[in-house]
Amino acid sequence: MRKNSEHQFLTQYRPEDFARPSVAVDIVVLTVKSAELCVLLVQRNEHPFKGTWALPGGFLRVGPSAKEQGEDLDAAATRELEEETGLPPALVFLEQLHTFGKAGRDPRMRVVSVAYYALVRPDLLPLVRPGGDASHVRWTSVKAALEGELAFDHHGIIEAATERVAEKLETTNIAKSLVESTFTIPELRAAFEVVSGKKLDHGNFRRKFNALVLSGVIERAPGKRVTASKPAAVYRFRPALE
Amino acid sequence: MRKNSEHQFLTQYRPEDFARPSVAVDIVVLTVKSAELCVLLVQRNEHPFKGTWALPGGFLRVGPSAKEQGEDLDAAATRELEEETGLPPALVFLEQLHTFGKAGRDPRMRVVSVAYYALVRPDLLPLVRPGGDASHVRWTSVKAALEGELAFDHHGIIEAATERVAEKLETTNIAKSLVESTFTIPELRAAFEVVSGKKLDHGNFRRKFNALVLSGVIERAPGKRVTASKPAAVYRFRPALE
DNA sequence: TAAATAGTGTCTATGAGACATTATGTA
DNA sequence: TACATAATGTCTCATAGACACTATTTA
Repeated sequence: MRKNSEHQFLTQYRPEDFARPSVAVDIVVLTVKSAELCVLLVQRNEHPFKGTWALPGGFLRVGPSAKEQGEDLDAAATRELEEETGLPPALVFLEQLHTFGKAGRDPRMRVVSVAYYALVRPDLLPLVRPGGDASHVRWTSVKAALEGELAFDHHGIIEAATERVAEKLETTNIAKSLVESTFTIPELRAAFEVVSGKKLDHGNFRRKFNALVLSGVIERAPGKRVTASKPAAVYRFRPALE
Repeated sequence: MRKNSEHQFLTQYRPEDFARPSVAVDIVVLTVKSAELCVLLVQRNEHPFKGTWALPGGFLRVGPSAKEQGEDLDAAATRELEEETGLPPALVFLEQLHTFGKAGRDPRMRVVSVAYYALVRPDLLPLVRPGGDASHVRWTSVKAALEGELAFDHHGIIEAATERVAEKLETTNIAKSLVESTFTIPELRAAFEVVSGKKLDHGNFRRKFNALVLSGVIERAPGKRVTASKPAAVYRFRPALE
């Protein structure tokens, strides 16, 4: 009987027989702030890299037995996001990026890091506060972060995240998570420009924007955005239908 | 002194204090065979899922200390590919896909699986042989594999891999790893059709193909492919310049 | 000479880039 | 009224889809 022999196998299995790595989750939290693409860094207040800025993250919680195996990987990411930054996962775009597993990337021991990236709407920035292992949180422009010192291999993780976001900007609606819940056409264009690093023609951007309105992805919102010059019409992403 | 205190911390660190998962590497090995997209499956001859077909893969080798941390994640993938299937990593396209880490996906214990996908040129198929933990290897059409029973959550891993390959087919040159080292235009078109699951117009495909020749990605190779009708011109991807 | 498949040409719709121009608010 | 920026329009070119047609080999 296959079932019986498999059951017997499982009850006798000794997981302790093999060396295992720790598994961490690190999150590249991105937003658009002061016309720049910015990443959220936390200051480590424990060794290693004590005092150095790093990505928010932490270890995957693993249960004690085959029956209780702990939290899902995605759950670890949402938990760490909330614990370390105060951002409510429900309002943030969060997706797995890539897994970094070079030997020696953590000086303590073997750590495999599953990296995620998150996109935060500018109107959620006031919710950010330090927590968990971090004493301080800080938004830094991606440019400055990549020029400065970072813990572990977080430099490469941030690079991978910004590349991914630039790619997905063209083919998906992730821009939704980079502007306030209502926005003007120039505001959305600014978000695109900051992420792609290129200036976009306003006329041509409008054309693509209007196609999104036509197809029902975006709709007009009431009111106008009043500034120091001609006010702009306000739009919003149409809520998903389900 | 930051350096001294960090060194002291590292020498006193106890990694055993936290429960850890095992980390596995699973590989979705794909090829085009008999005008179908096929995946390489191995038959498990150990519990759990003994006798069931599964993706080739195995555990990441972790070293005993902070100094010796074991093999890189990518190295584990190339090693398992060679051990379990006999395919030489140098000739195969291999890339990380996604990490699967739901609690309970392995009945023995907590296992986080870093999935890779590989593309194998049809002329390398004779090199495939079973090895390592597997007693049998088999090419199965992706369609049949997804309809049948598979170990663990390998069903979802194969789905993710085929989606990714279909995406990257349009924007990269991975098709290179799905045809023989020299090929005809209809042969390359067949590979595209099999991966994308759509019929392509021969005329339009030729046009795109010729653009690749013009841009130097593909070049004419000597000879013609002789069949039961009009022979076709033979091409090859131009070797990378470095 | 028929069958099969390689290879070419053409028409059209669509979308992107590069502009120039108009409209409407505030200082 | 000047200035800033929102909003619209237009020209051109590159590309993709649909489809008709010609060419060359083998059986």
